[in-house]
This record gives sequence, structure tokens and C-alpha cells, in this order.
Amino acid sequence: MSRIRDRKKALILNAACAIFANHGYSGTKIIDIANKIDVPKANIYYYFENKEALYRSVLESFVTPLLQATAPFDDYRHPADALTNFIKLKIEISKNHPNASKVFANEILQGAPHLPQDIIDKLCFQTEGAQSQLQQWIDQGLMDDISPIHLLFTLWAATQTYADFNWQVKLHLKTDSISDQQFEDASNMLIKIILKGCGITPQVAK
Amino acid sequence: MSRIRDRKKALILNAACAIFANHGYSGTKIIDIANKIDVPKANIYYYFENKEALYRSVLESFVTPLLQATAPFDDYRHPADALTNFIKLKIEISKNHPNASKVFANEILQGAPHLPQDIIDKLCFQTEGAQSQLQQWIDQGLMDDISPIHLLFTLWAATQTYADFNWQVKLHLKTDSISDQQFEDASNMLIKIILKGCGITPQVAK
DNA sequence: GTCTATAAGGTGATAGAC
DNA sequence: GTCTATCACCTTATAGAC
Repeated sequence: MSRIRDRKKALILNAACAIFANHGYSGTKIIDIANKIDVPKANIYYYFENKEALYRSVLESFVTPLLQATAPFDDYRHPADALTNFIKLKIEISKNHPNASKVFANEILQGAPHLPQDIIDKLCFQTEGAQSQLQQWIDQGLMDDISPIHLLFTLWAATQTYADFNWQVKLHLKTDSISDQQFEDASNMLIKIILKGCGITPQVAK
Repeated sequence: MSRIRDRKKALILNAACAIFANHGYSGTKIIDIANKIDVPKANIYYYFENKEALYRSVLESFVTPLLQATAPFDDYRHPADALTNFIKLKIEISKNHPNASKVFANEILQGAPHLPQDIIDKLCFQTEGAQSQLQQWIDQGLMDDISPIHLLFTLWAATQTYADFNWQVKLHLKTDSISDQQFEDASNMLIKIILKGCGITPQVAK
């Protein structure tokens, strides 16, 4: 309703996201979230019913960008464009929402004990669509015969890793924070390897 | 010393691995580990100093196979063989040690708060070696000019995903457990995409 | 809407009998 | 080597004043 309420909810959600990402569900204490944004602990409970509801809100906040990233499979007629844009979008997510990505990854890692069924259904539906689109392109001879679902697993993993395992990425890139240039390097390398590896030749200019 | 002691330690370690994988460090209760193998809680404390020591032992148990997987970069003269074997070994690890892989992944995800420095050093050392080997092959014209470290990030992510995110893999493959055939499919697809994507032509038979 | 104080419940770790 | 009983501590969640 009120803008103040929404702003404060967003503030809490953002702080919670960071703490949950670095400590997991059980490792996160409400008091740590409260301290991070200098509010009393009870105030958190005024805006969110309990710890689990807060956690689930963090999870849900990540679903929208995640679903949007799959849009290129519907929007483009040629795999070169679709895969290029999909990779770019997924790397953008890793760059802009590393903490939410980590919370989500941790959730999947542990077997999705808190993930609502309707979210699972949405993700499955999108994945089915992407799979059948890839299969069409294979049938049309626009790309090599590669198992669509395994290709998706690789694309998800290779793009997410820049968020979920950014500790490792920073360690080996010897940097404190991954630069825009490095995200672009990652994106370009992946596009190059995936397109060439799938035998996709760029669409002929019309 | 005694074989009985070692067997029991291994039993506890194995149970701990499964629980830590599914609940994280803080979410894991010693009593759950004890119940899983029907021993009293205090018995766990007889074999391991405390919760953190037990957790660290689980982490350490995964380092040996992890380091061995990188061996192909030293053992082979041609990127086709090295990458093929590296992918095969990493997929094998995902198949045989999914829980340990999850514990390790979760540790990295959270910024490696419990990972001993000597393990970090070993991993860095191996990675440096693999990077310079890849660079040599690029310089020799045996593969395309692809950032070695970004290629490694992709290889790690794409292989690990079959262990760490196996919940998701099972969901989309519509199976209760990933079959040997499916692991092989994953391995073959990755080898195909990566070799072709990196412009690597198989070594000419001598 | 905000915050202090406290209730209620659970967990890591150990002492000490066997 | 094994196990029961218990301690000490900590966290979620709420009641009730402001």
C-alpha cells in the first residue's frame, strides 16, 4: 500500500538476501539482518511473518529475472541470436544479482526444500519450451544434433558460476571484484564456444 | 591405528557428508548424523573433536579426487586428449561423490569460510599449471585463442552441475536417479561441444 | 509503527558411569 | 570404547509498553 512500507520491505529483503547468500538458511540469524540495516529485530517480524517467509520472499524475487532470461528462445527465429542473447542475459543476472543467485543455487543444491511448487512448475514449463525450440532448430539443420536439455544444463551452469562461485572466480582472476570487462570476456567466450561447438553459423544478413 | 577405528571414522564421515550436503553447515545437527548410523551422539565426539573438525574432514576428503581430475593437463601432449579425459574424470566425480561435491560447492558459494589455506594453495597451484598448459597449446596453434581461465570456469561448472544441482537435473530428465547412460551422454556432449567450440581437431593417429 | 524484555525451544559439548 | 544425563548457550518469536 504505502510507499514507505514497500521501501522498508525492500530494504530488509536486500539485506536478507546478502546474509542468506553467505550463511545459508540455518546459518542466518534474524538479528544479523536487523543489525546490517540498523533496525531492531522485532521490526523484521513486523514486515515479514517469520524467517521462512522472509527467505521465501528472497527466493521469489529471483524468479522474475530468471524467467525473463529464457525469453530469447521465444523471441528469435535463429539459434545464433537466441543463444547469444540468452548467454548475455544470464551473465547480466550473475553480474547484477549475485546474492539472490547464490540463495537460489543453495536452495537447488539442497534439493529445493523451500521452493514453492508453483515456481517449480513455471521453471519446468519454460524449460520444456526452450527444449522444443532447440529441437526444432536441430531438425531444421540450423545446429548440430545436441541433446537440448544437456545443452541447457551447460548454459545454466557456465553462466551462473560467475555469481554462485564468484569467490573462486575472483581468486583465480586475482581481483577483489569482477569487472564489467571480465563479465563481458566471459560472455563473449561462452558465445564463441557454444555457437561454434553447436555448429551454428551466424544468420546470413538479409 | 586400529582398523575398527578407521572403519567407524569412515562410517561417520560418510553419514556426515550426506547430511552436510543436504542441510549445510549450520543446518546440520550432530544428532541427525548420529541417528543416521544408529550411534549415540557422544560417540561422534569421541571420534571427531567437534562439529567443525568433522565438517573440515568432509571437505578434505573431496580434495584428493578433485586434484587428480586435473592430472590430464600434465599427462597428455594434445588438448584433445587432455580435455576429453578431464571432462570424463570430472563427470565421474559428479557421479561417484555427489554429496562431497555439494559440501564443497556450498563452501565455495559462501566464500570458503572453513576452507584451510593449504587446500586453497594446492588448488591455485594446479589451476596455474592447467592455465599455462592451455596457453601453450594455443601458442602452438593446437586450439583457438580462448582465455584459459574462463575455459576452466566453464569446464568446472558444466561438469559439477551434474552433482551439485542434480535435483534440477533429475527434475528435467524426469528420473529419480541419473543413470550411467545419462552421465555418459553428458560427458560425450560436453566433449563434443568443447573440442569443436575450441577449434580442436583430434590428434592424427601416428 | 517501533522497540524492549522475555518466553519457549533447541543444540553443541561434556562429565562420569559402564 | 560406549552411552546417558545434563549443562550452558543461543535463537526464534512474541507480548506489551511507547
